[in-house]
Amino acid sequence: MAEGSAGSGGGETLLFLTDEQVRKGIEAMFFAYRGFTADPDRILEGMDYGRAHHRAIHFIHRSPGTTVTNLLATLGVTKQSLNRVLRTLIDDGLVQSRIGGSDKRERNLHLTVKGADLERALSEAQRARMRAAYRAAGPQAVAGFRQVLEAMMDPEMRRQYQSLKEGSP
Amino acid sequence: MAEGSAGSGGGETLLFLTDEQVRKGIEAMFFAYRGFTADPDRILEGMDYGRAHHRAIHFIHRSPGTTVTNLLATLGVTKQSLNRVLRTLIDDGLVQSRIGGSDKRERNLHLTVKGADLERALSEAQRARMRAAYRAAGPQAVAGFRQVLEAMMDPEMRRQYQSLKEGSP
DNA sequence: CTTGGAAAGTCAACAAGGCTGACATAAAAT
DNA sequence: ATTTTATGTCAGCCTTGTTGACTTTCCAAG
Repeated sequence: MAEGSAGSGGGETLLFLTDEQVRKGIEAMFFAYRGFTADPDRILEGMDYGRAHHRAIHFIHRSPGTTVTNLLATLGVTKQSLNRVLRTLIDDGLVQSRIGGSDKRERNLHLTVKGADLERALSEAQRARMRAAYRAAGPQAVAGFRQVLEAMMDPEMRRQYQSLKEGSP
Repeated sequence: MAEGSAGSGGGETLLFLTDEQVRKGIEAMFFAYRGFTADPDRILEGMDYGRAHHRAIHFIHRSPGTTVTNLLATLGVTKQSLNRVLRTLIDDGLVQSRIGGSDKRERNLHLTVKGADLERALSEAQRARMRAAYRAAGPQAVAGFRQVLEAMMDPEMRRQYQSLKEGSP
């Protein structure tokens, strides 16, 4: 059924589509994602925050002034779930929620100085590992890495990702 | 502080280590991981199982006869957490726990036929997406993808990963 | 201007899946 | 004989996700 299941009839160029190769990619994703989150998790533990707070902070930093609805779409969680996280960040003075300029129902989200400080700490830790991996693998590998990840996303996520791509000025 | 923070003094070959580039890699990981888990999650929902069950099933399939301690190290969770998952899988007849041959304290874990059926369904869904991404990106990109992910792992996870690499015969 | 719908917030309840700590048993190792 | 290892289990806690119901505020279309 699955094509590329062996050296059946495809030609050598399809050997990378073998079930075995694909399985290894799956395991690589699993183990790598653990490393990916490990450093920020370490920083967060002990504070009252968790991975969910990190994600909110990341995307507010990335798209300052974004709305709640926007953030909901990006994070892919429910309003209630996000609200719990956002509530504590606002109450603790890491995030500021300003009434929208054109549409007053909206709330524009920004990091405060304190919030930006935490963002920097988290981001620096995560980027250090990422940069080390990039350096070890080299520019061509990095290009491939990004290509495969992008192809792996759901179409809607891919749009979200690409709209951040050449990002916020 | 961070090197490669701009076109400061590195030379063009280091442009891929820019903070901006690294941030995009971080976001790619985030969005791609969602896609990565989406299909198995869909299959699992409605059954009494979740992502944790999937992971246990995956690695038992991958290393038939593995012990509990072994699986604990691979999954990186506590004994109590794994036990809850394993308990239901054994009770539901998806996993068989056999007393160890040489060391009778150990339990060797195997999938039953029923367990293997579920493994196949989950794996096929996940591999389909992965294979599509591989095909879209091409063999060279896939090689880069694997290189970067491997470099991103914690050393211990990398050993685990590599010991599965050219896998169980 | 009224009314429908969108954006945001909140309460309550629940589930999955992590965690710690404390114990218990069987078997291996010393 | 004693200690250590592998496994299992009870109890309780936390984070972060979910549904469902309901409110307030405000924009926009009729």
